Amino acid sequence: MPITIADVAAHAGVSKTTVSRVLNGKGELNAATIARVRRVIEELGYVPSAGAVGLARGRTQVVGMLVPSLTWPWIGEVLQGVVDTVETRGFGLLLFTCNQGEESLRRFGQQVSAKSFDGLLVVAPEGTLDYITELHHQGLPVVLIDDRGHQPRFPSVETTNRGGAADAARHLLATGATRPLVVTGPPRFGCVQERLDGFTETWAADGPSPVPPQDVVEGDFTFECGLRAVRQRLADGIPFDAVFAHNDLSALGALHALRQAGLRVPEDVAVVGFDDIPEAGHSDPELTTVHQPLREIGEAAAELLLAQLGGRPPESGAPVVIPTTLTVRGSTRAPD
Amino acid sequence: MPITIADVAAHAGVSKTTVSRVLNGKGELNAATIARVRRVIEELGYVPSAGAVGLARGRTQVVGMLVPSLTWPWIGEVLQGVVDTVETRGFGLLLFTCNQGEESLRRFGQQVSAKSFDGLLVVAPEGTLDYITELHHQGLPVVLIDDRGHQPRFPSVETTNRGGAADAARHLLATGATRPLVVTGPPRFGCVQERLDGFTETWAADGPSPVPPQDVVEGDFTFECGLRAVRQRLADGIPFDAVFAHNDLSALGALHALRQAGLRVPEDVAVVGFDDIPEAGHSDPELTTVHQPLREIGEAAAELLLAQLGGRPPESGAPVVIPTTLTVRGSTRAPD
DNA sequence: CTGAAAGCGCTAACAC
DNA sequence: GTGTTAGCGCTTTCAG
Repeated sequence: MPITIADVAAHAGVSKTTVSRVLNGKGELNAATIARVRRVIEELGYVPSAGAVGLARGRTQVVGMLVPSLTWPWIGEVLQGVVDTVETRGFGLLLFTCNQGEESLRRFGQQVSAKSFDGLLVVAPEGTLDYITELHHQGLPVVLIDDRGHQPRFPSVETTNRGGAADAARHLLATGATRPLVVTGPPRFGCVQERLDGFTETWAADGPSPVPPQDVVEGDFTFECGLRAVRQRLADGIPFDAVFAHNDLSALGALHALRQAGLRVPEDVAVVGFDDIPEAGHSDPELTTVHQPLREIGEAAAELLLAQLGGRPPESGAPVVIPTTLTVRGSTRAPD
Repeated sequence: MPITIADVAAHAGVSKTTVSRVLNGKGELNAATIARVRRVIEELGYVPSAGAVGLARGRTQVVGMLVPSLTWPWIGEVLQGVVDTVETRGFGLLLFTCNQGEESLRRFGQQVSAKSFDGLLVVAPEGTLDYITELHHQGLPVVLIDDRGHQPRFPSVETTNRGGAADAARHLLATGATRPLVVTGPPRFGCVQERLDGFTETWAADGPSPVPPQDVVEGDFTFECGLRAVRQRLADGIPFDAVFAHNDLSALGALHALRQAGLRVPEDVAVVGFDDIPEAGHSDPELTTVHQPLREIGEAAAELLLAQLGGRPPESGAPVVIPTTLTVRGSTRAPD
């Protein structure tokens, strides 16, 4: 019942080919014809069937995106960046997750084989990089949003986890800190290792002395882990005058514990946290954050993929890097 | 270059029709033939082209989903529920947002005209309900995820904002509270009005006296608004012994301010907050929350839509309701 | 039980 | 400049 290109052709008194040509702006057409066809299209409210166009052209104008989970707090920002970009370019976004494990991946594989999309954006689920690499080898345009520093053999976008952590270290040192407490995230995440290395290396280089291993406690990105780490520390009586938390929620937990203990932030203890949820990070006026350019990462990744789909070669091998930025909040503490 | 149904047919020595039949389990086929075709399919690793199937059958096996924004903290849970459900049923999910305003909506309209998907799941962007209703009238199966209580004229899924707030009121009353401070969210959200009504009505009915208007302060779902509301209150010297925050972030802010002021929770002041971000809500051991069944809402909505796509009639008119649940945390306070 | 043939709605040579 | 003719890969009558 919907109107097709044939209807438009009939109403305009031309062939389907001609309609197709004005639709796609191909070939030299008589200006009058173009105008007439355009009018009919307008009048009829005709819109080409995406499926038919896809079948005929061999591409779908859809990009697929595979993410480990949609409930990770930072994923929304990335997604928004991606959606905005692909939408602007007239593409659709088909979303997949690996929530059901192996089974999810099997189904995802089917969709790939079914040619449901032209290119893939992926925040690689743990232990899936080989599979993705294979897809890439098989000719599927792929761009990785690299959240854990596995430099793949295909285009990717990443941020400066290492550099951001180094900035945090330098900031704390600049405020006069001498002994930091580091609350990490789950060590299985590459970004955690990067942040840890970036911090400890810079602290060792620019600080009074390297960070002793016992000043690094393993957290899990929750409010509570930050809270507990600080409380434990205070209970143990081991001195510290700064906290570097691997995300904002644990940083908030740390802030909390510090204040409850009657310590002032940043006068007594300065706190810096990586910013996963912008809303959470911005929520405390005393929390200095290392801001991750999540939305920009999504945009850049989508742009990179669309460029490939548009025919451009897969660029150079180097990953696209969008740097973090340090946002200092709270009154500053003068170095003693 | 990819293998098609024709390849399978050739290798199996049958017609495309037969292959199609074993693929779709239609018609009576010779068991031996079925087995043979199956083997060839297996060997060749054949997977039907989604686009071709869609064109031939007139449906895409894809559901569209339109959300106002992907950065809202609670949207991830809903999305995950939706994705899990549609994935399990062999459907794809095409994601759209209205981030770019009117322009987004225009593009979205194109996709719907282009028949890119068979049915629509929607968290209605403000002032878009009429448009969605029209789409529904035009025959597009639609299910609304109703986050602000606009009872539409088509299938929808919602939670008990009113009831959850009533539970919060009863809980606070049970712990002996007599004068609450209410920190709302932006009043333009329907859910805010519902939560406010549910709370105040129950308080008026079961409490010592109705909530006076000046005990209700308008917030914006941030940590800071909760923080400020409490501080202001304390500064004003107006007494209160309970806080009902419209989301978890503002509840955390309130907790924060209370503790900084040396008050104990829940002994001096009990706090209850609606739970937007499960991680945030669970993050404080003293925060009692009204848990929103976000993932279940996503699942239910998807199921409802798939049922329609599967031919079932649009059910009765009543919205599907998934209730909130109250999770009490922290030591209890005995009524005086 | 199985196959031939005619589309689904559109694009892309190849002619005129 | 514009129309004709084949498909894209699959489903679906309609015959046998």
